[in-house]
Amino acid sequence: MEASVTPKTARGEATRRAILSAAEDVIGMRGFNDASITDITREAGCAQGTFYIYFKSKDEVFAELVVEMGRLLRHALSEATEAAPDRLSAEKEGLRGFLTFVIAHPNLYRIIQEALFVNPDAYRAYFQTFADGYREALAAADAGGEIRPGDPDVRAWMLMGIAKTLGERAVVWGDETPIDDVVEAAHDMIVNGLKR
Amino acid sequence: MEASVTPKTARGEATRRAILSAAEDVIGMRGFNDASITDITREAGCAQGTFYIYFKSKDEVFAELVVEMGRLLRHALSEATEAAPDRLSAEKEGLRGFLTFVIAHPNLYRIIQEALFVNPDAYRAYFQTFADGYREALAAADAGGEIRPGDPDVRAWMLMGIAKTLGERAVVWGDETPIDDVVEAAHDMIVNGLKR
Amino acid sequence: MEASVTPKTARGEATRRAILSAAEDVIGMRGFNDASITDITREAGCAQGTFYIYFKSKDEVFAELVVEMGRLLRHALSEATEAAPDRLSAEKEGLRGFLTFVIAHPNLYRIIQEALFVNPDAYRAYFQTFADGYREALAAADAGGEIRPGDPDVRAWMLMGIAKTLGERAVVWGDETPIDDVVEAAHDMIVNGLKR
Amino acid sequence: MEASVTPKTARGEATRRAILSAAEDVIGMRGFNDASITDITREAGCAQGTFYIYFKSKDEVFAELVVEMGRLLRHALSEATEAAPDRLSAEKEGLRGFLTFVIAHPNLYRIIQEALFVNPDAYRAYFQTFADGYREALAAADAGGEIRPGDPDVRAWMLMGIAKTLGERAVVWGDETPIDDVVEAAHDMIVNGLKR
DNA sequence: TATGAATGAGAATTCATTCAT
DNA sequence: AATGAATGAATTCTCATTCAT
Repeated sequence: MEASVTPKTARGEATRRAILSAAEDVIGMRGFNDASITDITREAGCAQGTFYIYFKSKDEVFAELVVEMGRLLRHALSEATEAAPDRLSAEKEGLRGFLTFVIAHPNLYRIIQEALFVNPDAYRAYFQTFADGYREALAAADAGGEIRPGDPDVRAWMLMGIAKTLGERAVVWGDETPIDDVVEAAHDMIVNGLKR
Repeated sequence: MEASVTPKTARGEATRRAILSAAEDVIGMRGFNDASITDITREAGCAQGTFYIYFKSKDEVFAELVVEMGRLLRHALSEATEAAPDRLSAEKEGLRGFLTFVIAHPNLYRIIQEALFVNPDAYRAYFQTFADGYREALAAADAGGEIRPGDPDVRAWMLMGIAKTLGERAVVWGDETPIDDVVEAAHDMIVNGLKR
Repeated sequence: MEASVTPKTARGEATRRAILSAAEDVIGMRGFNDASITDITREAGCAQGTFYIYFKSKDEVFAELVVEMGRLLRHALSEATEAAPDRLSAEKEGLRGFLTFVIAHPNLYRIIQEALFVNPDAYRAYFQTFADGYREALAAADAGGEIRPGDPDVRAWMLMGIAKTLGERAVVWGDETPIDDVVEAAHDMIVNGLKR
Repeated sequence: MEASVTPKTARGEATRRAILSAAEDVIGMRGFNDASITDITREAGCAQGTFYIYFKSKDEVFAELVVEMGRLLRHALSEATEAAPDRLSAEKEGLRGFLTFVIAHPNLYRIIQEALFVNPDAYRAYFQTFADGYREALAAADAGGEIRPGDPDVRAWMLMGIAKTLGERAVVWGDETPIDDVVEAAHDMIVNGLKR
């Protein structure tokens, strides 16, 4: 009734990690509903019951996956943009970092998208965090005279939409245009759209 | 396995339509997996078995819904843009038309998004059609010197991403900024991003 | 609630016959359970509801089929054996007649066999009739000194078993040995087994 | 679609056996179509879902039943005939063994017969095995001058037909003539039919 | 006489979750 | 910590049968 334990040994730690990683693979590929606990534990190399030692439910792993992906992505993005001298180049490097990350973790896109149906709250939390950060950055750039004045919230969503869709183009459509070319082409429109 | 009949009477026609419409509502609200056939037929006011007279399976209604939504949206968009004198204003009116449509059919966004998991082929067909149309329009505008030169395919996906995400902001996030304000703000970035 | 009508017009008569014949084909091929009323009426070229004008239920057609096949087979057998001068040649011609009939009506074998599961009473009635006739004929031949003395009931079942199985060998196994060769080979054993 | 596991513990082993045995009883009595999984698991004393741990489908248990019955029967027959000095007495003891077995396992007859409709391949495999063995034995006896020359395949089917039908007479018709009397009466005809 | 739409009980199957070992 | 057997509710789909037209 109240499982979900924090591992106390290295072995337990490893098992938990194996299950989480298997869940990412299996749910990412088959989708939440078609991914059974059996599929996940088979992939993780343990018995069905073991799953419930570390996770309360199927929904719980999913939620944890969403949170973890958010963490990983935020990390990737801040690394990608930390050296950027201004907002517009941060925009460029952020897009490059995002596409690189998404292509390296193709299951990300699917899991995040599916969260809208499986766990709307997690979905909202995930995007809200990005939207907020984006909006603040744009508002600051606006205030600092770096970019044309304009509604920072609408712009934040537009830029997220651009990134998301270009990521999907690569991951779902299998488009193989080199990342740098896509970034170049996209940034041309973005920079002109935003610069003073 | 072999049902799915074309209604031969007005009564049958009406029943089929009632089921399709109920499916749109119920699947749109609860999501594909949580929408049971019982839910759908209860909403449609008929018995469970009746569903299978007109649809081979739950997947089949879903696919039909995706196709129908594509049809409706294409119609709405061509109406919205037909009077536009040039590409950039077509862009503006298209965005306005899209947001108007999506807000009027909030289930659209969910059903289309969920198609990625439920019926990837239908999802691909749906977006491919829009992407192709978009790309051609942008390529023509480029060739005609209406806009800055640039990769029409990347731009097509960017513009679709912008529209999709702004639609989601309204439908999923319940943002109530008036459409015209959103369009104005978004179009500022788009027009500057694309104009010569 | 109480359908099953005797046709009053030539048209009705024809429809009823079409359904019965379609039922023979469809049930014979797919088996009783996999043969749906829809299959039968589609084959008969009428609407589902029409079935219930002439037959009370699916079981009823089946029963009628069994009875009719018994009638046809009895007719075929008595024609085949009427010219036989004695029991042993009646045995031979009866076997030939049986195999000929079964090969011409391959659905017979299946329907009769399936009757054991679908309608055991009809199955019993069918075989009882043949068993009784056979037993009487053998008892008479025994009494008349035509054959070796012996239990006529056991012999009746043995001879029915021989015929049934050779019929199955042709119909189910698709064995194509000419009927006359089979009859010759079988009769050698039968005649020696029974003659004084 | 992907279950069907080999038990890994004694408990699992016992459960699997209980289900298989319940399936034999229930299917044998009610027939394949009228025997529901619920009936089977109720009889086996476990939950519905447990069935699918050990068997992929209702068809799968049925097939396994057919195979197992073949194994049991072959075993019973070879035990019954192993001491027989020649073909004709093997014939006699084989028939006695068969009737004894069938009366002890009355569900055998029904399940095997129903296989023609439920799983024709299993049915064919079952009879083919017996027919082949029979034919070889008769051919050898013929070659060794033990019996009258004659087509061994036709004879094999005749003898199978005799046994099958006499078995049916006991099991389906409830005939209670003592086995030995039936064997005596039948063997009289068989031995005269086959001896030189 | 014929149609075909509608019904709803019933069946097989799946799967997240629990629990004894 | 791990196992894997067991559960049973839930779901999709089928089909004989009824009924209004």
